[in-house]
Amino acid sequence: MNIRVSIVEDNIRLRGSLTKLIELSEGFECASAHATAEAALAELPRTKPDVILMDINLPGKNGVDCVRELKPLLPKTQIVMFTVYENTDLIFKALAAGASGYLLKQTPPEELLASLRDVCNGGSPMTSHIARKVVASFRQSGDASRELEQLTPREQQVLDHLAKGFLYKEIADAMAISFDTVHSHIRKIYEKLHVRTRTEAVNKFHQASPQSSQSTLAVA
Amino acid sequence: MNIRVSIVEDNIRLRGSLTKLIELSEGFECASAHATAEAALAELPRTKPDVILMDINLPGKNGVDCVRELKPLLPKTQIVMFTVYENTDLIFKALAAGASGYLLKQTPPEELLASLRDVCNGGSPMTSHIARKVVASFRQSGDASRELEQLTPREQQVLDHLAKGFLYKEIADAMAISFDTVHSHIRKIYEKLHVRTRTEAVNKFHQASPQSSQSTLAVA
DNA sequence: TGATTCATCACCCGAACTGGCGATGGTGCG
DNA sequence: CGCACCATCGCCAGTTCGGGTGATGAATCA
Repeated sequence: MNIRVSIVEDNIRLRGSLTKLIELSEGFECASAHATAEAALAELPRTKPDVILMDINLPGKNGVDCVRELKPLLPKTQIVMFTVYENTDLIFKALAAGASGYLLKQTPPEELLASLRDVCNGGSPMTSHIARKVVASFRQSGDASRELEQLTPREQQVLDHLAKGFLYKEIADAMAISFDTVHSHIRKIYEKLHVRTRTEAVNKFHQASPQSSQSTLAVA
Repeated sequence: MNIRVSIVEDNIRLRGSLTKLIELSEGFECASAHATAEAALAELPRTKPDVILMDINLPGKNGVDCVRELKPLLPKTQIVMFTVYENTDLIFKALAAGASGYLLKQTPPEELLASLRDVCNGGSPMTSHIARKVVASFRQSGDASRELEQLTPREQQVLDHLAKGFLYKEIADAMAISFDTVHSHIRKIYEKLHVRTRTEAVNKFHQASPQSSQSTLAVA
């Protein structure tokens, strides 16, 4: 079974080269090619390709927004960004929007094909440099986590509930202690974290453990 | 210049094989090998290797905690986790603690060597399956971001300040509007997000844009 | 045995927040 | 024009929160 690839790329020459590359490669076929995000949005829901190779710099609507709208319509289709710029902000936005890979246009053809296979097999192809940036975003701020470690276990539990948005009263019930004890713990937490409000404390809490709190790990 | 690799692995046979592999490979040398986290913590600050290959399941202190303590002491040393289990929670904890790569013990020798080179060149080697999990953690919750999009631009600005922990009064000053207008916006924000407290609103805000708010991208 | 830390509880006060109700002016749309 | 939506401002009542002060028992430690 061939891997059906759709291309979204405004540059007509590059679009042609990619189409040719895909068509001439064993195990691949080009399902469609589009010059704009609007055209892609209109036709891809019917095309239902296995993979979309998506340029970011498109005239009109950009590639990231296109991904954001397309992904919910095609949850099983893998999307790989394909761009000349290694822009950090765009990387995160594209991944948040639903892309699973991020390649540079300078990628050699064989490697590009390997990446398309990889993304169909549940991988996330990207350059090593981009991978490092993604990994780096997990790194916890030493400052914040050192401060958090100075909290007693009980105080950490309280902070945990605080971060969920519970009222003092609800924390008291959840921990089976009195309202005043909760209040007392929180005063000490604020003191140790050098903050004056609940939201500042919760921000430090999240800063020290970025996604561990939620970590939605269902992969489409 | 050879890449100097240190190994932390309690299994004596595997430790031997790895040492031999490194030593016999062109461009690599084994700087040291340790059976426990404690031994590694004691000796590695003097050894100063280029890369540490770190087992996760160690007797006594585990590999993740070892990384957490080691990384601040050796900021320039790259750390690659090396384990049999592909445990999602451990992956995130290891990356947060300071690891730059995450490999499985079943990785073939040539690929292992390639990964060690990669991590020294600023990459983040990991299996494609793990890469996908890491990427997936960026995906924004559709629910939360759809709710956030229903806020008017002005309300989004207010929410932004709210998330930073500003008092109503401070938001009013920052936006050059009155206290009561801030109050008014916030009432509507709570209504649209179906929340009753500031912290719940801020949580929805962060849920919809995981790391975009901070994104510390300094890579060690 | 004293000193210290922790977890627990208590009272008080002023500031901040939440929610209900209403009002004005502007803008866009059919 | 009438209607809906938005941004702005105002008042009021009740609740929650932040900070000060202090007390008790248990555990740990020098």
